[in-house]
Amino acid sequence: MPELPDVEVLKKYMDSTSLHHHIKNIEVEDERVLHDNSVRRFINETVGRMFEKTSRHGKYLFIGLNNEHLIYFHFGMTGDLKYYKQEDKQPEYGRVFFRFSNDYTLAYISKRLLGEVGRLESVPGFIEERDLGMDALDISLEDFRDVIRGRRGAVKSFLMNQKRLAGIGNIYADEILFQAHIHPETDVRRLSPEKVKKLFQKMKTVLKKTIESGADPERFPKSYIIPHRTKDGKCPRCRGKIKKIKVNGRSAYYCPECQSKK
DNA sequence: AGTACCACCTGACGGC
DNA sequence: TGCCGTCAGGTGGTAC
Repeated sequence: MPELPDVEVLKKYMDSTSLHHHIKNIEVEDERVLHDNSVRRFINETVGRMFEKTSRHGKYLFIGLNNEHLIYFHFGMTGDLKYYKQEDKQPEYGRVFFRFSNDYTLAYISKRLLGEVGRLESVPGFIEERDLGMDALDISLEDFRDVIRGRRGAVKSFLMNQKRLAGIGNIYADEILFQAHIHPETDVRRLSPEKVKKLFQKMKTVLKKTIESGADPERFPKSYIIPHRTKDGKCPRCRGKIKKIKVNGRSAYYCPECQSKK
C-alpha cells in the first residue's frame, strides 16, 4: 500500500476525517514504531492539540499541529490509517491510537512494524536529514533529467532510490516501466533523451491516475500491469506471459514483448 | 556509485 | 494438522 499514491490517498483520508479535533489521548500500543523518538515527548507535544494540516513528501506524511509541532508517519510495507468511532471494532495491528474529543479514533496501523511514527522540527530539515530526493509528483522534466544525468545502473533501481527521487516503490516502478515500454534492467545511461521524456511522462500519468483511482488496483485502467503481477499473469497489452525477475533483490514483473531488451 | 546481502518484523501460502 | 521455507508494495548498514 504505501508508495506515493497510497500515501497521497491516506493524506486525503486524514484531511477529510482527522483535522481540527481536539486530541484527548494517545495510546502507543507498540513503542517500536516510534524508533528513536521519545514516546513521552511525542505524547506530551501532541495530546491536548489538534491536527491542523498535512503535507507529503515521497512516502512520508507530515502533520502539523496547532502548536507548531510536527509529526510524521511512514508506512513501511504494511502501514495504514483507520478513522473509526470509539465503540466500533478496533482495527487489527493498530500500533498508535489518537483519541479525539468527538469520540472517534485515528489508528496508525502496521502489521509488520516496518513503518515509523515520530516528531520532527521542520519538513525541509527532515528531508535534508534523510537525504530524500525531489518528490516524484512535483519534479519537473528538467530536474528529472538533471537527477538522472551521470547515473548508471538499472532504471528500476533508479526509480526506487529515494535519495534520487522520492515516492516510487516496487509496484509503481513496474507500472511506470511497463507503460513506458522500458525493460526494468535497462541501464539509465542507455536511455535516449526521448525515452527519458517518455519515462518522465508515464511516471506522472501513472501517479496521477492511480491517485485518482484511490490507489485501488481494482479501479486502475484495464491497460495496467499491476493487477497482473502474479504467477501466470498475462500482459494486458499483448496477452503474452508476464515475466518475473529480481532487480536489486526485489521482484520485478514485466512483459518481455512490450518492454524490449535492455 | 551501484549492487549484493543482512537485518529489522510479522503473516500468508505452498509443499511435504 | 503441523512444521518449514519462501515471499511480501520499505529502509538502513555494511562490504565489495
